[in-house]
Amino acid sequence: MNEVHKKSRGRPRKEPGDRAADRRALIDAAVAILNAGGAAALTARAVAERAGTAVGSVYTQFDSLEVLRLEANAVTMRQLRDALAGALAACPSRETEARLLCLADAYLAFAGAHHAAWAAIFERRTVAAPDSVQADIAALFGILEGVLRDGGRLAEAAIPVMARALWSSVHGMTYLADLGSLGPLGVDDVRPMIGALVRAAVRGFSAD
Amino acid sequence: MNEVHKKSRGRPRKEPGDRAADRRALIDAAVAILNAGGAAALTARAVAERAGTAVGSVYTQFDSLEVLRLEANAVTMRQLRDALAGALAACPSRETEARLLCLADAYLAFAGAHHAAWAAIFERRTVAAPDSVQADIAALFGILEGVLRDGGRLAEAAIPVMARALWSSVHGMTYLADLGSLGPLGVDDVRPMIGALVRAAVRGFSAD
DNA sequence: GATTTGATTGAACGTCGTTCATGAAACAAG
DNA sequence: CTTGTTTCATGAACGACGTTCAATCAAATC
Repeated sequence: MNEVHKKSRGRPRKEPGDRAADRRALIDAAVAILNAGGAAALTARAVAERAGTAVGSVYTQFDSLEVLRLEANAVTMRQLRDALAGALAACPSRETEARLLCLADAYLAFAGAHHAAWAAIFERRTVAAPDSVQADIAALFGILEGVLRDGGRLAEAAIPVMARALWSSVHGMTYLADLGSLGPLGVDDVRPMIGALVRAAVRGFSAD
Repeated sequence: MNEVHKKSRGRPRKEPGDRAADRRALIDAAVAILNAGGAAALTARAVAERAGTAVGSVYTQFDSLEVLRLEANAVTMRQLRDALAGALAACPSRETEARLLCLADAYLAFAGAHHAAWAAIFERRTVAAPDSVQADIAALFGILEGVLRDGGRLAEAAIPVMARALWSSVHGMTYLADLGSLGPLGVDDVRPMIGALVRAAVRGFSAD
């Protein structure tokens, strides 16, 4: 019955510490860890150590570690959006097919360059993504919708649908190839697959 | 310095126990757990209890829990193959577009009916999938390749590529919708997305 | 019978996400 | 300057996880 753990709690404490600054530090630490070691490396203790806080602070700032992961994913998605927008601006052609392939190439390049953080975005969720994350997702589709609208061959109502269909397709090929689930075809074969599908789809577009 | 844990180890033991039977029992237990609770519920202790073995047996039968998960996924994939083959046999039309949509509908239905086990297939891997799993994957693509070949509008070399592109596309839409990553569009909107993409792609097919 | 071999077992180990009693600061009222 | 009151950083503790391994025994081999 003797209580052994009554030493001394709540000891030395760093200065008041801006709450908002701590929050940013935690998200930044999470992004760095995701980039270095992927979702599996994102532990509460690792994040806290890297951010210079106690483990408990992760839970006063976020409902759970998963919510922190979603916030970090949002940072990655904003980087992705910038990469896609840049690639589209630099795309040499104005043809829809070529512009879609510019975007797809940029997506492939991003997935390769930020592999661990990219993969972390698609870990299954238990909690709903915060609104800010939803907005980041919408911004990504917006880029694609702009290209389809400029093409002028799709009805306005069909554009959001086709934008998500094409995005999901490119993502699906990249993801499954990365998982090793395409059999003999690997990551290097994704580009021809994307090319074949996008070419066929654009040829089949119509505004009827 | 006193060693406290020297009690008595290796106690009552069930009969010799067919090694192969134990292995099947573990895989069956894993499949049941995946279907009931998804990948997160697949713990070594839960699987051992359900299979009637000790935790340690999981590790004499499989290199790691992840390998057991891959074996269980293979069972799910064989169920999926049967579902797809059945749907194709029952498909009322012989047109390529209609047959592809029959397959896509069957995929969607399977993902809905076996949601937890289906999602578990796409958890990221750390170890390579066993050869048997690779064979199960190839069988799935084989169904799709057959449909494309019957269509007669694609060059033979393009068929495996397009089969994987279409498969990945349908998977990508299903997966992202399920994840809640398509913004306002949810699982119920996947069917129109698939329809739009497949229609456009088939129209754009050519054997040149 | 003696010996070797290989499988079974569950306690133990280290790590994980998460909780919570503790107490240090910040603020308000007197 | 006291004296509540509130807020939140802190890290030990908790329960559960994947995995290991000394102990044990059944069967195979000598």
